[in-house]
Amino acid sequence: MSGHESAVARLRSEGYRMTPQRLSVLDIVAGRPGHIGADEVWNLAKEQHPYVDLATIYRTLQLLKRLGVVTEVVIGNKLHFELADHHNRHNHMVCSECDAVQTLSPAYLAEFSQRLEQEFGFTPDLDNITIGGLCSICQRSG
Amino acid sequence: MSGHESAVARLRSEGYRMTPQRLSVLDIVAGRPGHIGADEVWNLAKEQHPYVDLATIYRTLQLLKRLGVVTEVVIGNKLHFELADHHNRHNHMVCSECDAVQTLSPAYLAEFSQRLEQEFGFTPDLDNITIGGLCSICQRSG
DNA sequence: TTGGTTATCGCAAATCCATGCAATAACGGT
DNA sequence: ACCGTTATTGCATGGATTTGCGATAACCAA
Repeated sequence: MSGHESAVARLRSEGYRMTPQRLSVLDIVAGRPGHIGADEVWNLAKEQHPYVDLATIYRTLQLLKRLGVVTEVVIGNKLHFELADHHNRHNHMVCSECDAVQTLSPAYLAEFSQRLEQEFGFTPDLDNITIGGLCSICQRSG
Repeated sequence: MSGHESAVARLRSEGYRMTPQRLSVLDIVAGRPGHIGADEVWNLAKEQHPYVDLATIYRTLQLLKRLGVVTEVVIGNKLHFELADHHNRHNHMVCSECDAVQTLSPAYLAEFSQRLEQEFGFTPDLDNITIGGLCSICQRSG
């Protein structure tokens, strides 16, 4: 499984080098059904490479994000990442009260995005947008 | 000028205390036509209250944000704030390449927002949403 | 006006993420 | 298989923001 072999080729073709650290991060994120925090990636990566530094994890995650290999979700004050699956794109709604995460079809943002491009020439980074707000439960109790 | 006297009453009515530090932060943000960074708020606040701590600035800004008195804009890796003007609501598009900020009528997000509420019971915090992406200039040069 | 309650502050430390730099290791060419 | 170039790493440090805690000051009641 794990359609991330293509990501390896992608890195190479862009002139980036493939290192064991990067492979490890890629495997870890790809092995997760959902999103995963940077610190957790680090902990898992250390099982394979005890000397990896957290900075390397952060740099790698940012690189993979720039390349569109992973997407970022802002949960509370932390960043989480998940493998970008172009056959199952989705956006995230995160409750600022309880940190619950719901996914959303990109169709909801399609028209909005098109208008920004057409009228302002602005290209929103939709894949990495996190919609903050209150979920239905916290809405009531608030 | 500065329609922020109501914000003072707002604080009091919610059970919060009015302190010189909070007044100072409020005045500073209200005195700015546009958005202002937390560090800059601190520098200006120190002119009036040399002992204010940066933590107090951050806490105050977060409080004012929760109360809807100020809104937050994410620019690069820093937070900026501006006085919420309910007669001139707007959203922000920020270029992740050059940090340029463009404003946007909330009308662009109205339908999107309504659908989230109706179909998911999720209430997006529209006032504090920052749309990241590439501006037209950086789009071309990228 | 005074006093008591408790929200708020200043300070210090912690958290999360980013960055400068010298040492290392990937990888294309030989 | 080796070598040289240079991207990448680990380490240390820095920046932005948050949080715990004891001391202080707002505010309400008397």
